[in-house]
Amino acid sequence: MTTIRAIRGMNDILPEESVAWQYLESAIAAVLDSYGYGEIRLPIVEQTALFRRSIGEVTDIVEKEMYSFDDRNGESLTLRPEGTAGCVRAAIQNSLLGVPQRLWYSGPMFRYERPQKGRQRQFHQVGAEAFGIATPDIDAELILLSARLWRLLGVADHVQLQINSIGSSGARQAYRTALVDYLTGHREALDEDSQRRLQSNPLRILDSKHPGTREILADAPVLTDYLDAESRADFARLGELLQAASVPYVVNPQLVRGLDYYNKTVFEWVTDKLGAQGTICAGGRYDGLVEQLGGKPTPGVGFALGKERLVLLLEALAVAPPVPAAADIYVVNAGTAAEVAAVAALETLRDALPALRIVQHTGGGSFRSQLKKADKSGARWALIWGEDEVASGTVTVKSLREQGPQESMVVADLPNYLAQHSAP
RNA sequence: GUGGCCGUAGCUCACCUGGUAGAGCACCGGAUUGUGACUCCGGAGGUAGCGGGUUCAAGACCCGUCGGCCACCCCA
Repeated sequence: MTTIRAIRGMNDILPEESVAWQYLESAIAAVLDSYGYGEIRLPIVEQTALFRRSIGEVTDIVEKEMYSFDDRNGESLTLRPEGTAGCVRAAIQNSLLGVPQRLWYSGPMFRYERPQKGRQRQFHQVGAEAFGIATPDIDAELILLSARLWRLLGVADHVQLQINSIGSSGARQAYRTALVDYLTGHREALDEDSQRRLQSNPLRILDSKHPGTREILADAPVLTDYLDAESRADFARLGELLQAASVPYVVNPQLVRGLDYYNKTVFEWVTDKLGAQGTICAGGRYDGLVEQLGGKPTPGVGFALGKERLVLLLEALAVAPPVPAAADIYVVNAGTAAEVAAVAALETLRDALPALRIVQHTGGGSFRSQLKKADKSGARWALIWGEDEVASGTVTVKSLREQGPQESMVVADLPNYLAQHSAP
């Protein structure tokens, strides 16, 4: 019988790993909440058209990475490859955009890619989006809250902020023309992918890693020189605000985005600790997207961060919290009478001390084997019920982490005893 | 989609130039009647990813396939 495995690139997150995930998630939720962002929960499946219209027809995501399928009624659906499109769709549909909105969401995204470190087919993002605010102060806010998150998580010293402005669509058109003109003159020296993108998506040539292409790019026209006055001013303002908040950044004129809906400010948080997939958080402004998806013209800006990559970074820097012991108390109970006595007493104990993690031994076995399990569990105490205890209505408390005699007491005294000794 | 490396017990790995599988850890049991850790003794566990080929003989060599990792690409 062939065993069934998980789909390639779709991974289980095991209990020992979920500790770091929960740590990360609670930090993220706390920071977003503290800046006044409200959580929005969105479907994982949307109409395929939503992504085609927002992400862009000629992007790799839409061309070859989406999990699309026909619903039973023949409608084409897609497992969301990113979160912004669905968030915008929901904001429009639920009439949230009459006033400025600060929203965040979290969950799985799906792209059919070749898995490698920091990249899987089901991956998890947290997104934050702000709608209805056209000024760069909101761009700064999003960056500042992400910077706060890095500090809270203890990774701030190992991430770098890169920012750029890709301008209005008009400015980008003008630049695109200039770039294509220039690169066409050096067509032969470009790598194959870049030659292809000369037609399809020339701006993406800017972040090619191919050495020959990089050489050509060194003398290429610079996007910054083509920016419209407003983009230029907003970008300068963003720089001022970041400086005022003491958030260091580098301007990377070659920073572009893979999704078509971005304009003006774009930014990326990168690290050199994760190998090739070093971007842990990226975003930018998308002032045309709401209108493009059928809403009233509404400016927008947001970012997405990759939870897998953050967890990898926490591990690489050893700042994730340690995996706690499986239990505080492990209950040894030998024999059916002991089991009955223990069950009754433990329910009372759980009522009295709900924070205590109590694992009752199940499945039988000798005292010796049960004690071994108790030790393995990492529990601080073993509670022991055997024939003697049942006969006398007592329980034995044995400390597993420090030397000293074990104590017996009447069952009714147990909650008080443990409450008094629970302090670290 | 392309390339490199790699698939042997639950885990980490060994078995050198082909002769029919081993260690450590983990697991289970025991070392005086009801007491863990340390130690000792014993035990269980693998059709060597799968399929084909070469050979008297393949875990070792060859091909294919599936899977893993890393990189390209892409991107969070």
